Amino acid sequence: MAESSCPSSSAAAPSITITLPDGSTRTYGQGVTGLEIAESIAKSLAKAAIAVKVDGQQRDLCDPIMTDAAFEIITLDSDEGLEIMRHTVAAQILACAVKNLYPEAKLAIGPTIENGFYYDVEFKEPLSEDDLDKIEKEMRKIKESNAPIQKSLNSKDQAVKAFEKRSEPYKVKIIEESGQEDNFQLYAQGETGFIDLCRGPHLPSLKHVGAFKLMKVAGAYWRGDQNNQMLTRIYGTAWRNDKELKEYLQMLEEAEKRDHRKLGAQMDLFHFQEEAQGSVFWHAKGFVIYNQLENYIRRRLRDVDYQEVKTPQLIDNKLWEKSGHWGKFRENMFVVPDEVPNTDEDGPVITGKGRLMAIKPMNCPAHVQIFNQGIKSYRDLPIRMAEFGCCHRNEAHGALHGLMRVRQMTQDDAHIFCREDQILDEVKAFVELFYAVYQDFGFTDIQIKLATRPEVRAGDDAVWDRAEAAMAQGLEALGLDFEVTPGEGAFYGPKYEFHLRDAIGRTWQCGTCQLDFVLPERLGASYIGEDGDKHIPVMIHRAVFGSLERFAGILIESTGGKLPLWIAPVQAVVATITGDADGYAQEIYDRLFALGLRVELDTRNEKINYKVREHSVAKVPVIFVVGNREADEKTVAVRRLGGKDQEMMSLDAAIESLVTECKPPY
RNA sequence: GCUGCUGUAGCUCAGUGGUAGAGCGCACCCUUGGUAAGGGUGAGGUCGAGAGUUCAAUUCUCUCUAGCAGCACCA
Repeated sequence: MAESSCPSSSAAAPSITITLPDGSTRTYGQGVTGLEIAESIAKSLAKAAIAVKVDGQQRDLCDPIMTDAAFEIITLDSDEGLEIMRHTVAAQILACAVKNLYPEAKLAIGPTIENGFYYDVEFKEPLSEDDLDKIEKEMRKIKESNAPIQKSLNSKDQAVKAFEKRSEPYKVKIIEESGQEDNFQLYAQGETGFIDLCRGPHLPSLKHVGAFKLMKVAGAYWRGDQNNQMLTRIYGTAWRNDKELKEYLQMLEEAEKRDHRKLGAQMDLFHFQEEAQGSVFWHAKGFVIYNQLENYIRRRLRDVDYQEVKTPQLIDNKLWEKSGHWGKFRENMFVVPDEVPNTDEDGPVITGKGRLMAIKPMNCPAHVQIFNQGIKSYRDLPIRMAEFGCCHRNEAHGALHGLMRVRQMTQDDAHIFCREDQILDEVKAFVELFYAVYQDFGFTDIQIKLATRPEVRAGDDAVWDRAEAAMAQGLEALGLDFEVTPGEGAFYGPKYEFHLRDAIGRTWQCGTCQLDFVLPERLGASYIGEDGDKHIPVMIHRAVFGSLERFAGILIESTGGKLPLWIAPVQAVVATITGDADGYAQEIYDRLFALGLRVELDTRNEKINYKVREHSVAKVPVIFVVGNREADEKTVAVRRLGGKDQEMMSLDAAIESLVTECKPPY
């Protein structure tokens, strides 16, 4: 029999001091529960309470408090409260509904995620999205029961038995491999017989549950390992009430309109097709964006002492063997035989006897080849070598995603060859450059990760210590918050990852900065030090945008296609109201064109309403509208995207201000 | 690569075991209109590819392929 964790506090118990968030203190008997404290403060508070925080730790309302502690009550109004509610919806309502409808289903895990939750379940038959309605209906039934949720603490043996009895092998595995021996928390739902294993806390009762909706089903590997069984993951979202849920769903709908793949088609920027899976066909308008990005970063790099190079696309696999890519990265490489194809009708196209070449997946080995030409002195370092290198990676089909994940990409790549004592300065300079650039694009929601040494690595620990310290310092020096992801570094060195969000909140790594102690040595890079001896330089792989494709995708989504003037594929349209103004419009167009602006002329036989709407939908930032009046007075009516009114300006002034506005920020 | 879903006109999407429809767009005509859709007429599709079941397949089944969502992997 499980022992209850919710004993009533005994009057004879020694007293403890509870400190409330406002700083006031209260005295209670040892073992007092959060609920009892809440009741002693106010009845309404006890009613709204769903969990508590004891010394910053989330606990259930029924947990006894044994020592002096800082104490806080969690209600649904807080983010924490909402998350607890989502957790309960997953673990108690979704899981229970699944078991009611599919008794043979095996429950795995059901955590919360941003805006919702999921549950991984093994089903006998595949589950499709159509089944979600049925499950959701069952969930509503369960919610309406308003059942209380009771916790019990169990020994390992008791917990294992409870789940073996219910034939839940995943739960048993979790318990057995937890490394924990006692105090397994099982949450039971009223008299239903349903239990779930959970860290908690949970709502004290289902009556606190607000509005929820199941969103989608997908596959997910057990424990995130692709060698394991694939389970069915059911995603859902939950909110305090119907209104919040509706708002969230509407927000998602709006966000989908900003999807770069949708805008790419609507705005005639690029397309993809079967025959070149995962590679972009940039249309004229889209390529403007690409070129603007490239030229912008080129100007930036020039001013911080980078030199630009260009290296071969096809390189003999011998070099890839030497660099280590053949061993570590080959499954992501495209390999071509260096052989004249057989032209016989029936014969095989290639014999397979030719030497193998690989299309480069990265630029780094080629950059070392340039570094290796001639003898380098310590005085030459650092050498910052940049390349807008076009790389091909044979990405898994399921990984491809519009511009965000492609098989042919161009990185704003560079490699810095430096001495170990220069690492900190170089890393700092990079982060400064990175931030200056992202500011120009208005990106502020940037997640920074510092990925540190993995288990399998090259280089000795003293070097790793120094490298990781330098990288942490580089961020700290600029006062930036970052998350350390231990073990996530490359085998050759620690790295920064800079992540940006897309329209629906998925994050994508864009910028990166990686230290490398291995490649220069493998490829024989060296410099003559002050001491006259040969030394191996450190190599820093770094990219600000990451890939131009991905960055363009993120930019399109973050702006909803309303690109800043300097990047906009069409900066202005000159549109006529009547055919009488065609000559004047042409004159304006010619002047803007001569000034290097990207401008279009619209003298079509359409009403001005129609033209304005069409160019607005196409997200052209500025429309110069001209009719007879403007032609007579040498003026233009300037209409800006999203604006309600137009501004009458003299032609000269309008052109001058447009030219100024179209200037890049750098 | 794995799991599930989807593939019909340039785009968005209906629809059917008897070889297809709408809106937008496009072309032509009328309209010269003052800031987010003026009117008329017309042209467009081997219904993703292949195989099977059937008298008959765009529709049912299988395989392949691509896309979407997620997982794994990664800029």
